[in-house]
Amino acid sequence: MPNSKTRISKVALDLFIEKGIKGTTTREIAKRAGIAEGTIYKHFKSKNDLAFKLFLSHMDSFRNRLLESIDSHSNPRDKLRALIEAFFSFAKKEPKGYSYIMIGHHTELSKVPRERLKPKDIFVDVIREGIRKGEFRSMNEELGAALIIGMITRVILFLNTGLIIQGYKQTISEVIDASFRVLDAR
Amino acid sequence: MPNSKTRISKVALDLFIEKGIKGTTTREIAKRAGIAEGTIYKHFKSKNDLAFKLFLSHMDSFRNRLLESIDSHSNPRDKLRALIEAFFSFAKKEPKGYSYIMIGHHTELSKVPRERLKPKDIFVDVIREGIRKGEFRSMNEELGAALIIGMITRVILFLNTGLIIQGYKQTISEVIDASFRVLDAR
DNA sequence: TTTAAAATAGTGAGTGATTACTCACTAAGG
DNA sequence: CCTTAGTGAGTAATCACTCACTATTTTAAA
Repeated sequence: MPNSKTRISKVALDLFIEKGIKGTTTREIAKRAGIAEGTIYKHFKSKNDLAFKLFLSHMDSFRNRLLESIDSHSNPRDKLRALIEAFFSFAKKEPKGYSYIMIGHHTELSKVPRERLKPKDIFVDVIREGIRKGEFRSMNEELGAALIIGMITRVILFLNTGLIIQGYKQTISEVIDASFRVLDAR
Repeated sequence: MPNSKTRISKVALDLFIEKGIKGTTTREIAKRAGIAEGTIYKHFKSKNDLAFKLFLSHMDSFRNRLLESIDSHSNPRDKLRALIEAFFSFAKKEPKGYSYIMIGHHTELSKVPRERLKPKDIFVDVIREGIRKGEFRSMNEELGAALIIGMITRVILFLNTGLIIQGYKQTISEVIDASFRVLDAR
C-alpha cells in the first residue's frame, strides 16, 4: 500500500513550494498528509532525502516530456519548436512540478549525478544537430541552449507573475519566432 | 561607528549566499563578524529584516548601474547594448551582490514596493522607446524584456557554472547580437 | 569650554519555542 | 513468522530573539 508515500510526496511538494524546503517542518507534512511523523522515515531517509527524491522525480518527468515531444520529428527546426511547446505545456499542466524544479534548481541540481540526462542536454543536442546540418548558425551549443532556455523560463516567470497579460498561445508563438531568429543560419 | 553594521551586512551576504537565508543562523553571523548576537538587533529588527534590507540595497545598486550605463546614449540600440554590457559587468565585478539578487528573487522581490524602480523596468522602457521610434519590431514590451533578460541571466548562470567555456567578451558580444536579432525591426 | 544628561552601541547569558529524527511498540500481509 | 508499514511520545539540539547591564558617543545647558 504505497498510499502514504504518495500522500507524503504530494503534500511535501505543496509545502516546499509554499514555504521552501528549510521552511517546511516534518510535523506539518505529517499533519497535512494525515499520517504520523515517524511514517515519513519509513519511506525517506531524511527530510532532505525527500526533497531531493522529489526534485529528481519531477525533473525526470519534465525531461521525459521533452524527449517525447521531439521523437515524432526529424529536422532540427521542428524539434526545437516541439521542445519549446512542450516546455510551456509542462509549465502550464504541471505548475507545481515546474515550480519545484525552478525553485530547487539552485540547491538540488548540484546533487544530481553528472551522467543523468538533464532537460538542458536535450536542447544542446538539438542545437548541435541543427548546426551540423547547416540549419542553425555556427555557435557554441551550450551558449545556444542558454539563450533559448533563458528566454523560455523568463517568459514563463513573467506570465506566472502577471507581467505579461497577452494570450498564452500568442506568447508561445512569439518565443518560437524569437528562437529561430536567434539560431537560424542567415 | 557604523563598522559593526557594515561587517554584519558583509558577513550576512556571504552566509546567505552560501547556506540560504533560512539556513543561516544569527549566531553564525555574529561569530563571523566578531560581534555579539545582540548587536545584530541594534541595527536590524530581525534576521528577515536584515535579509530584506540587504536585498534592497544590492538591487538598487544594480539598478543604478544599469541607469548610469544608458545615460550617455541616445538611441535605443546603443542603450540596449550598454544595458547588456552593464549587466554582465555587474555580475562579474560584484558576484556576491549579483548572486544574492538572483537567489532572493523568489523570496524577497515580492516584498519590494510596486513603485520602486526595478532593473527589469529599465529594459522595458528602452524597448518601448525602440518600438516607438521604429528601431525595434512591434511587440509587447514586457515580453521583449523577458526575452532579453532571460538570455542574459541564463548565459551568466552557464558561465558561472562552467557550462560555457568560451571567452567572456566573445560571449557578451554574441548575446548582444542575439538580442538585436530578437528585437530589431527588419 | 566643561560637564551632566541622554541617546545610542554593544554585550552575552538566558528563554521558550521549535526542530529533525529515534525508538519501542503495534498491526498486518505474504 | 518475518518483513514491512505505521504510530506518537520522547529527545537533544538548535533557533531567533530578549533583557539587564556596561560602554561610548552625542547633545546641549551652564
